[in-house]
Amino acid sequence: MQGVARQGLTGQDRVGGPASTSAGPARDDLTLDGRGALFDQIKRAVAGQILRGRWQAGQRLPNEAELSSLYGVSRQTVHKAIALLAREGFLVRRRRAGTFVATGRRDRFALPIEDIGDVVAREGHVYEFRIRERKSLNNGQGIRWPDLPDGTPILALECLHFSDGTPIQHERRLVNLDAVPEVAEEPFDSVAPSRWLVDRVPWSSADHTVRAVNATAEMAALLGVEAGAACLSIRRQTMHLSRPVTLVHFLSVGDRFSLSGSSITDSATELNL
Amino acid sequence: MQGVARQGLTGQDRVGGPASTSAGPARDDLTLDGRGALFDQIKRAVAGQILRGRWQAGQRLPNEAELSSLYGVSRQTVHKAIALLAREGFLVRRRRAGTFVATGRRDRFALPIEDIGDVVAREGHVYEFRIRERKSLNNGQGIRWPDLPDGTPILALECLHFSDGTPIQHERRLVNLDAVPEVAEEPFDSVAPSRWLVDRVPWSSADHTVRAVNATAEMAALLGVEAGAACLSIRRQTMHLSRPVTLVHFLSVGDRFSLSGSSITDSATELNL
DNA sequence: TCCGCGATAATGTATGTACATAATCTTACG
DNA sequence: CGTAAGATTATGTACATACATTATCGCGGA
Repeated sequence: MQGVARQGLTGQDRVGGPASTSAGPARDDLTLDGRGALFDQIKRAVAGQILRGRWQAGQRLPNEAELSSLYGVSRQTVHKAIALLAREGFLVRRRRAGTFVATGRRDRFALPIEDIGDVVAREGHVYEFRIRERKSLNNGQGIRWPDLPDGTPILALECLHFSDGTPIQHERRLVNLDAVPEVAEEPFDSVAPSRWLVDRVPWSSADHTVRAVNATAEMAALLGVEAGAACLSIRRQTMHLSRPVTLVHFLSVGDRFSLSGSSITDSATELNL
Repeated sequence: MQGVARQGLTGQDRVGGPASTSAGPARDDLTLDGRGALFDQIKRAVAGQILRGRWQAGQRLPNEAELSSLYGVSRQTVHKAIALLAREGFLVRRRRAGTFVATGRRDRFALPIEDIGDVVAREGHVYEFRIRERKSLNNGQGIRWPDLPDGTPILALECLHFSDGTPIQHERRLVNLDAVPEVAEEPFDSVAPSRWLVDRVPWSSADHTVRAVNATAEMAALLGVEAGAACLSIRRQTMHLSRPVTLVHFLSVGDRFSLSGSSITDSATELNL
């Protein structure tokens, strides 16, 4: 890689150079580490300044030209690094005004939601599922899907998911047959509906709601727990090009299932800090 | 903007040109829409092809040079668009091999987790909190924080959060005093611990676990519900430069609190598709 | 047939240059 | 004194060029 080849040069010498000629006694934090592409090194260096608190929230950064001479790279390279950090939410940029450390990252915590089959398999258990009910109907006949016009043909599915034979999740799903007509032909005898859909149907957005509920007597019987047991309820509606594709409601036993993960846009991890 | 100025030229004429000379009867989907920067138009065009199913998962895309002449822009511009789509997870790129439509986006569903005070305020309710207990101790004395060495000084907090006077969340929190010594001086009489920390302490990663549990008698009394009521339990450990900063355990009443949100890296939204 | 090695094709990075865009600052005029 | 027009400054985009990196392909020899 080019960056590596010049590492000794740009990373150490040049940055050390300007810093010492200008004034600097001890700003060695601005040193690049020579690992990976130059723009990545700059990302790490800048993100490091922020995470270490040297550059506080709201504070203005040196402009691209200054950073460029500070690190001894071109403005374009600095621009790429800084623009990516801005895109990831670390920085806010305003033309003419400058670049500022972003305030308030609290909304960036996130939980990934995975397919139950994957989770069970990854934990080393045997995954199975059973379709309990399957019927075609039109929206509004007994079941109503709010975001879909009445009368739209729908496939309604109900199934149970097992880990090593123990029921862990109940799934009630509606599929828009206008959006996914092929699903009518699919028997789901080897692949679960969620997996089938995810592999086949592109989606452009999805919204979720996660709640805790007490199991009703019926659900408790299906899941093999006492009535009233705490369950995690996940409702997810998947859209494709602003059209609802599927609406699903999962119910999982509290002490057999949990959601977990680290923050998704975890640039720090990506940046090895 | 430069792109807008040349829109009529590149967006319509040039792309129309090569398509008709080569063979094409009806590939008008490759037309740019002239809105925004060129690389954004290309992102939209390519993402559109994928979301509309014209380019299926796993399929190989034309290479940068081909796309470049197809859209009548330089390779750098195509590169920027495609590289961003790859970074967002729509595409997978391999040198020499080419660019492919990503398979399996199922792991990209996500739930944002917000500060309870923000949620309550946004819903138009009055937010209050009360500190129930506060003590300093060393790790391992009665309480143990697994990821922290024994003997590390810790601040332990317990508090309740209210919406319009109704308790909605119980919080039990440990703060690493080695990492955040200032917290020892903070009385928390106007600002809640979570907010105080989030405003003051930078963090580089956080991991979460969300579960459903039945309220114990003690918790039920604090939260004003019947014993056994389903509650959402969120455990979050926040790290800063690989050092644990705070470990917090939230317990929220199931029918007064839920997590919801759309997929975070929702490029389709961002792309207006 | 198999293995290795060089040619090749694709993406990745860095820099230069030029101009666009949008705030902010300055200045001059009413 | 206020305001509007113009200068300035910082970021944003686009293109050209050059070279690095890395799979893959294909050919030749053991």
